[in-house]
Amino acid sequence: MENKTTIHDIARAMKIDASTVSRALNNSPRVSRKTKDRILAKANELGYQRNELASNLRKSVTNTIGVIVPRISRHFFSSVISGIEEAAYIGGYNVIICQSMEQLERERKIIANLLANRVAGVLLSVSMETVEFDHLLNMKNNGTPFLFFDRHCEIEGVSSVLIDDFQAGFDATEHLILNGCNNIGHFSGPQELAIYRNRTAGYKKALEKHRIPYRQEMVLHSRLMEEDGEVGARTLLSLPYKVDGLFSANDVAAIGAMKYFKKEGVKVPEHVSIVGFSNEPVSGIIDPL
Amino acid sequence: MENKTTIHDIARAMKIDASTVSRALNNSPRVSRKTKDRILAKANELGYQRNELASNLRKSVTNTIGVIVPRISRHFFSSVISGIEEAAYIGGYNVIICQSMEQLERERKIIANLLANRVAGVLLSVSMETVEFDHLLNMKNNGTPFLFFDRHCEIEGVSSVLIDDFQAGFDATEHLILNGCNNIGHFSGPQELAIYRNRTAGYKKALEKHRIPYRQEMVLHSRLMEEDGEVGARTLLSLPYKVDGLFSANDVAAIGAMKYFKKEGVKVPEHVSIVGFSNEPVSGIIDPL
DNA sequence: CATCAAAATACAATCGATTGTATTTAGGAA
DNA sequence: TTCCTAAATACAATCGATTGTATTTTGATG
Repeated sequence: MENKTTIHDIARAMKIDASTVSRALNNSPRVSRKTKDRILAKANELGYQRNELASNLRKSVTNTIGVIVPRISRHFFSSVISGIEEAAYIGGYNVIICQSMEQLERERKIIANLLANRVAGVLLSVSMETVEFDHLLNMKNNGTPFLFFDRHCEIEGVSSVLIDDFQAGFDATEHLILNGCNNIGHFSGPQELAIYRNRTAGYKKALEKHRIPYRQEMVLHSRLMEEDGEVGARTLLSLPYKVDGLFSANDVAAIGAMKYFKKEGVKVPEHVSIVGFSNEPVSGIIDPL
Repeated sequence: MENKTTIHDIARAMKIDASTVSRALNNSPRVSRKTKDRILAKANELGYQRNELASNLRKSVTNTIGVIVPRISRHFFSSVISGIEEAAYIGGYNVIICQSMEQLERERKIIANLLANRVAGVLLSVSMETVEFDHLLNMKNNGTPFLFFDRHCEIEGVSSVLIDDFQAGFDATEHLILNGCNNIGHFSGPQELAIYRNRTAGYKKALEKHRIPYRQEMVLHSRLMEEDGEVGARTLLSLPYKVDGLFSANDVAAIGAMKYFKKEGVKVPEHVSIVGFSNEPVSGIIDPL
């Protein structure tokens, strides 16, 4: 059972040519119904399974789409991936999911590998470390179609699927303000990434609109992991202002902060109101905290 | 830039043979240091990138491992995947992550595709629908190495990496009992799957040990989605017993139940104690509910 | 029955890299 | 300088499927 059967095996067994077998298996009109049926039966009998490597090599295309996200464990990304898989499935494509783990080096390796495997295209959301674009430009020169979603880079001629982070940041912050917050902290990510820059800009704009002073020290940059949220919460509490609001650029850090606040006896939302970003499923259950 | 450069392009440009180029790029001792360097330089210059399809076809192996899980959004699975990727990376393997979405049909398609792409091996956790094994037996006959983790099937000669679900179910239930619960409900999954069967068996055993009557109607089978948890909670509340404990075979359903209880004014853990299974990150933050 | 177009099938090259074998080259010993 | 071996490189087949072209078969028509 070890050796996979090929179209040549089928051809030999039936004393016909491999090209006919190939055409039959691809349902080409150049093969008669009768021999098609015979070939299909034989293929079944021998447990034939097309070697996609060979097929793709010859056709010099693949029906595989690469998807690169920072981490699949983030609800936002896993839900996007499900959507991608659904659409790909309908279009007859396969999806390869890859995690950069927020590391530029991994992102580079992953892209090199996808290109080497001649994927049909790539969908990606860059890592927090992606401040150099060599690997992306390389992919572009290479002729591999790709686009960004959520987290993007400004590269001429490459499209992005984005939300309006500025507006979202503005809305989130204004929401806090309208709920009576005056000292609003903000957790943001690397400013090299547009999404975080924009969310922060929205935050500033909202403060500005409502004539609330912008305080540098209330804006904390990190990688927005849960621990970063805890550290951020501690930092905010240590400031001379009575923090009463927090806009976190992602939910995970917001949760970290929430845990820390709780530990310190700071009540949410009585003492501090929090708005997170990402719509992690936890957020649905967390409000009674 | 469109057309990818091949070893033949390099060979032609340097007026040498493609086999030498191949050997140079693979650092074979059969090529002199000097020409190796020249070839490497040229390859770089032309932006050469090995065509893995061709390479794998010729070598008739790939360095890709397929991983199939029900859903990547489950924390348990995404954390396992991270571990797998780590180990694979060290071993020089690539990982293809696939989601069966708990559907047998998808699992079949995924496996067929992985086999067609001649993956080196497969790691899988079966879907809740996997009660037929044809596709798995096929993979076995095919000679592709694979093993199960977490959710497995009894197939002669195929290994599994498992936890002791029986013991875990027993411990969880006993924990509730020792905390004073007497009417303990249980959410379980499809009994065709060993993990659920074993967790349920552990639950029964714990009841038995503590001489608590086992009541069929308090054991609810479902697919353990959040909605199933809600429905289950409703069902439990409708029973003539005062439910004071719940052992859910996964966290997601436990959370659904929790939400429903909350909506109905049933306090957790004052009125009902809950033990979930999976260690979803939410569980870390949910206790104050 | 002969003819011819259409249908069915066979032949052969190809995709890009690898690898066993053959040939050439280089450098040292005689 | 000649010879010989080891090192370096070239040749050619191969992996499995696809596809353009050539050949054969079929069967309809006059």
